[in-house]
Amino acid sequence: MSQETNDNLNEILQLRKDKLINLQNNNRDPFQITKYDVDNDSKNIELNFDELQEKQVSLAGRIMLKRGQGKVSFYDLQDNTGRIQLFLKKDSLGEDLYNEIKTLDIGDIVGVKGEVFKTKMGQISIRVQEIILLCKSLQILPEKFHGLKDPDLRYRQRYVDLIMDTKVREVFVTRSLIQKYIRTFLDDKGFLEVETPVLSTLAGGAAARPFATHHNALDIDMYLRIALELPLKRLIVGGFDKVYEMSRVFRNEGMDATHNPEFTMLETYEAYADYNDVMQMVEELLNFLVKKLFNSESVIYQEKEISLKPPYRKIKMVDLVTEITGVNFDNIRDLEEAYKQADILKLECNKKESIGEIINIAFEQYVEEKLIQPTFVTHHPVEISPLAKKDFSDPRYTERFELFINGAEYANAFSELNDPIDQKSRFAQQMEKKNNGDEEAHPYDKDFINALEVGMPPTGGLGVGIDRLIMLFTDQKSIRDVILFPTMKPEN
RNA sequence: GCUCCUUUAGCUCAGUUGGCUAGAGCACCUGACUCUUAAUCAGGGUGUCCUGAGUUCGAGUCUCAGAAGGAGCACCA
Repeated sequence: MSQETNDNLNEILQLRKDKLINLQNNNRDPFQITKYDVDNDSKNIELNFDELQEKQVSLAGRIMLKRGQGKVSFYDLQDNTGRIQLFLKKDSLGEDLYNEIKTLDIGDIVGVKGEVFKTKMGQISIRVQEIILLCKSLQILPEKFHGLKDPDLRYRQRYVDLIMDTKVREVFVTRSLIQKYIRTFLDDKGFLEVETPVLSTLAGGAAARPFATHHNALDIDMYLRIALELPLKRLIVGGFDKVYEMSRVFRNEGMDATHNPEFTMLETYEAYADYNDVMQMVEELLNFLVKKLFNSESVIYQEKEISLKPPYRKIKMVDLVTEITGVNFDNIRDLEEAYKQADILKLECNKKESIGEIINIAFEQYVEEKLIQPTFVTHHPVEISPLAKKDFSDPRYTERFELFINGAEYANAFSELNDPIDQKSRFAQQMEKKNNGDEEAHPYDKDFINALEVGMPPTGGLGVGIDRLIMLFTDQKSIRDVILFPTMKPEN
């Protein structure tokens, strides 16, 4: 798979190039061909063999395997739907054509016409009458048995990975299906899919470092969005009562098995609904997806069965911390006492945190990983929820939930803060953090305050990391295995 | 950003205590074969041993530095 640009090719590559030059010199350049009439595919022939037996079909695809090479040859053709065997017989094709067929290489793309039949061994095949080279492959595909294993090569040359591994292909087909079903689900509920800017001068809606870029004509710095939240809420202000966007966001952070710098986020906003309504919708959505995909109410992830049958467990964050650590921070209102308990629990904090932040640290350190079956963790401390409405029965907390499955966060939602005065003071708090060196503090968005002053109805909002959801449904351990072209460092 | 592991033919991999011309399978080339299934049989090795220094009579192997990838940690409310 080398990317040679000079003429110093190895023997095999040179041979293939010579074959191409030969064809071109004989006025038979495959690259001059613009189309081929295809009227069937391998899957359809397999499924409807009885009907198609002895019928003429026209197929196109890539040669993946060659067997025989005497006076009878068997080539495996791979198309968009699977593989089918080509039966090539010298007698019926004639010596010239048969010899020419022998010069075809694994990886070449051909168009084929012939009759459907079964070999003596019972293998569904095409008795080829016509075969035409549509594209000469000048590279060598990986080994037929082991395929492409090197993860570096798999991600950098995803096209080869997709050719060699049906399972990889299936993951991305499922990905597409999941996104389609999510749209179906939301559209049926009356949500409007919208598009909002990727480029803006302020990157808000989450706590993360943005990617910076520059607009030349305006001579201003701009940022790639880190969330969809603020523009979507402006649309709620504008009178669209149910909106969603499922699209790419960008965060300038480290990469690992669950983080890619660009990833797909779903955010929905529904006017006149609160976080309880959203919770119910999330249960419905996941159940809808698992039924559509597997006709089941559970999914197997890394050998663990995850039940997605509603209702899911609902519990306050502070109560979960009590349950796991034995320390009830809900009863602690004195900061010194909270620090004392934090020390006993060996929490990683620096004595600058508020009680709410300590609760969150305890949650992350002790609770998160234990939440295997779907769990709605609710009532996050107000300090870590700058865009969520307070719970007015206990304003230390917010009307918020996060859905945890398998120790990871799958959804984040809240009753949206629509009080412009409260929002202003939350932004002010974030500015203070920013001035103290927190690069991820939320920026002050003046126009968003203006929008809230115009008036946003009570609204329930939701964010879902789509890639992780796809990992769950396709049983993949790494986010790179559900993103076609994951971010990679250049190889020099 | 830190720690550990990996990097040898187009692909998947082996390579002993530092030793003489670096191996296997697939792929490829030559030949045989008119129903094969990772076809088979006979012959053929196509290489920047990730890169750069160093130790040594001698380095794929040892040391140091670097690159890319992987796992874990940190970061990511």
